[in-house]
Amino acid sequence: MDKRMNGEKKNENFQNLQKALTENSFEGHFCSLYVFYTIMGNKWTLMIMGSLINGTKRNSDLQREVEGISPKMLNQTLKLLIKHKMVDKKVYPEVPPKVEYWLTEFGKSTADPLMALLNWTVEWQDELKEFH
Amino acid sequence: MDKRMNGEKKNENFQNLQKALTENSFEGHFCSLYVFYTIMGNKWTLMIMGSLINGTKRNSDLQREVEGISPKMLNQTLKLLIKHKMVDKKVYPEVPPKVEYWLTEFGKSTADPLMALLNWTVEWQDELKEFH
DNA sequence: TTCATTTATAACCTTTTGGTGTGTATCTCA
DNA sequence: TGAGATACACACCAAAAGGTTATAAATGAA
Repeated sequence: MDKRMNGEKKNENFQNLQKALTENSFEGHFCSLYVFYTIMGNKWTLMIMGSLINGTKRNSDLQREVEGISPKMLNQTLKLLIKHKMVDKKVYPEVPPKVEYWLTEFGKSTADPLMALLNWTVEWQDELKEFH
Repeated sequence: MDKRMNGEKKNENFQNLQKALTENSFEGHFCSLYVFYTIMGNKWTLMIMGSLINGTKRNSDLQREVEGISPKMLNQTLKLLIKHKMVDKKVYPEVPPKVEYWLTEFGKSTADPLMALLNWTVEWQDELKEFH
């Protein structure tokens, strides 16, 4: 997909968004978008979900795979994701403790907007490169 | 689009994302996604762009239309958007000063991922409702 | 006994972000 | 003369987010 290919297709979404934002109440939509940001807009959320996307993981797996995260931030972010029903967990009554985390269907559903985001970052990588 | 309609279509994006995140370097993608968050994830960005989506606006227009924003936050956010080439401005050498702001093509291009996000919020509104 | 393992939690500090309030340049109009 | 309009900049404060360190608790291994 090349952004120079056809301006008509490009402006379709723009007009859709324009329409959505003016026809329906502004607040409702922004509110929902903010929910997305509240959940997904934290420093570690994407990385954790990026790890969970490959299947069920233990706390220690995530600790290893999500580079640079501290135990506190890992638990804090997992807690938030569980609260928002993006992630589920199961505690095995063992010692030492064993806990498994995985994405719910709702969690997996974020792949749709995230994929669109990813496509956008690919399409506009030249413009985005500057800010890396 | 109903999320209960067909699970196959639903998991297509999930698998695409999975593939994108594992095949290509993790960091590159997350980095780009974070650029999106850096730009779009601020308190007032969406509201300002939601206003600019309807056309060129003056500072005072935005001040009026974006409810609750302070002059400082308006300018601060506009500055960020200009720095990231989402918004352009033109200063008219008049007194009192007149400045116009509008979305660049790059700025307009965010409509694509935002529209996907908006569709997602509509599709999962029941789950999201809880968190409003 | 002592230690490593695993999943947390609490206390504390630093950094980032957002908010308020003030000041300033310039010209017009009363 | 001096108040009003306009688009900012600067200084300061408050709140939120993120980071570091220490610690608990149970058990099997050394």
